[in-house]
Amino acid sequence: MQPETLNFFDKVYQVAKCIPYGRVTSYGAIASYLGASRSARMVGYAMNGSVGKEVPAHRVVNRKGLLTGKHHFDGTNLMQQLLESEGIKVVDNQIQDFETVFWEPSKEL
DNA sequence: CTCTTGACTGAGG
DNA sequence: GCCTCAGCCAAGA
Repeated sequence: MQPETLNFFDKVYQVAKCIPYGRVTSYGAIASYLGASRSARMVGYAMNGSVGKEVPAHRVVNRKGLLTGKHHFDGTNLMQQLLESEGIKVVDNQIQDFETVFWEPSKEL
């Protein structure tokens, strides 16, 4: 990892790209891993440029496991469909068994 | 430099 | 358990 050579956004992309298949994480978890636990909002904001960056933004949700960022995707249920395609159950924008599929970078990365 | 915005989070009612 | 308020921080205008 090249720390200062990468911007905050880039760091977020790096971590997001490392999210394993069938797993999800929260903005706060990523922010905390980057040492910016108070910048969880920035993490989501950074995901705006996730398109074309190999960043599985659909695997990143808020701390409640809620697909808050689904509105930033193409349609309305695209994000949910992607998660379900990975074996993650999603009901009403809410990830089921969130704790089970949760992936903490500081622990597993 | 100042102000606004935002895919968040935690605390309080 | 749900709703509201406030704090936080970085980037863009």
